Amino acid sequence: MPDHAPLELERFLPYRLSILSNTLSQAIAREYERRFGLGVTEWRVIAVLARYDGEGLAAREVAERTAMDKVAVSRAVARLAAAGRVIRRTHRGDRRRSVLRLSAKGWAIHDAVAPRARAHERDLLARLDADERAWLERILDKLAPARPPMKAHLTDR
Amino acid sequence: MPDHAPLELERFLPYRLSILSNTLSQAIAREYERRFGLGVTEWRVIAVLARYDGEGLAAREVAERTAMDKVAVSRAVARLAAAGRVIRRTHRGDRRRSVLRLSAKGWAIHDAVAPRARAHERDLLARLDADERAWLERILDKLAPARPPMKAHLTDR
DNA sequence: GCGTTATAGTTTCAAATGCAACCATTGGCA
DNA sequence: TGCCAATGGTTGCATTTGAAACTATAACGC
Repeated sequence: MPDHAPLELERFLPYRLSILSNTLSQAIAREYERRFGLGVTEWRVIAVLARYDGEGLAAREVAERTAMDKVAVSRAVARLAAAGRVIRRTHRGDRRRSVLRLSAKGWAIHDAVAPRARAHERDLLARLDADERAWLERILDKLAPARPPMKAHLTDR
Repeated sequence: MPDHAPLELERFLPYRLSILSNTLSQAIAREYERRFGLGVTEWRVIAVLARYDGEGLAAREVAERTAMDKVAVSRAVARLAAAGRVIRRTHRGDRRRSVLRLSAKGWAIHDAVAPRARAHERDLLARLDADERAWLERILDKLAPARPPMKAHLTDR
């Protein structure tokens, strides 16, 4: 009989990351889910629209920035627009593209949720000491490079 | 006008972890999905059954070990059993409980998939140097403690 | 200019997921 | 013993998700 060398799931890196990530996301999600009827996808859309405000993003750009696929973005935006949280217009000069912006209502939600999200992050990082935080930063940069901020003039002429 | 202090999604820890985790899981999942028609949930069940073999786990125990809820386990096991990949019997002495074991077919899949999973992990860790790996280990232990191996005699009398 | 190809975004259908209700069995305990 | 609560597991239903097909518009090549 061969020795099967079973995988030790609980030490397996992708598994542990998955658990950690789900635990965190769910904890945060619960909050704005309950208080604003806001799903994770919708929150992400709001977050990037807030960050790259003033330019009016196309859905595709939102997709790139949120790591969601275009279908997910489309649906999230549809819900947000229906709730009057984002304003969707059509790009003049390219009528395929949409131009998305937060409405006042959208901004209000952002301003309410963002601090809580940061608080969650802070709580999480509080479990680490300064060294560990620095290393984590560095390790994440290697494993999952954060994309550089978008260049406005290249994306929306 | 208030300054909105937008959340920088791409530096937000839970977000980055989520991206990383999804990227990894999907990369691995694609492989056994295509080659064995095996979903993530099913693979996880196989992994824990392999690891705690010889004891015959109850579904509830599988759920604990995989961080899946009991419904997900139930369905994964149903598919696996239907495909002849796990053997499901009833616990003598407690007829509510099931006793789950890998069949030869199940073991074959495990033995085919496990090395590839490990290879993925290796590739990932290869991007880090020894220091970084050690710190990652330590950080993960703090943020998402790996549960200690199950004590056989306590769980299956 | 006209046909072809590419891109933005939406819709549709199937599969995955989650939740609550449910059935069966067991364990407590009066 | 005989009830009631707790546990293991499954099922039904509603929601979410993903992949591919589809619509509309724009860009390209000749």
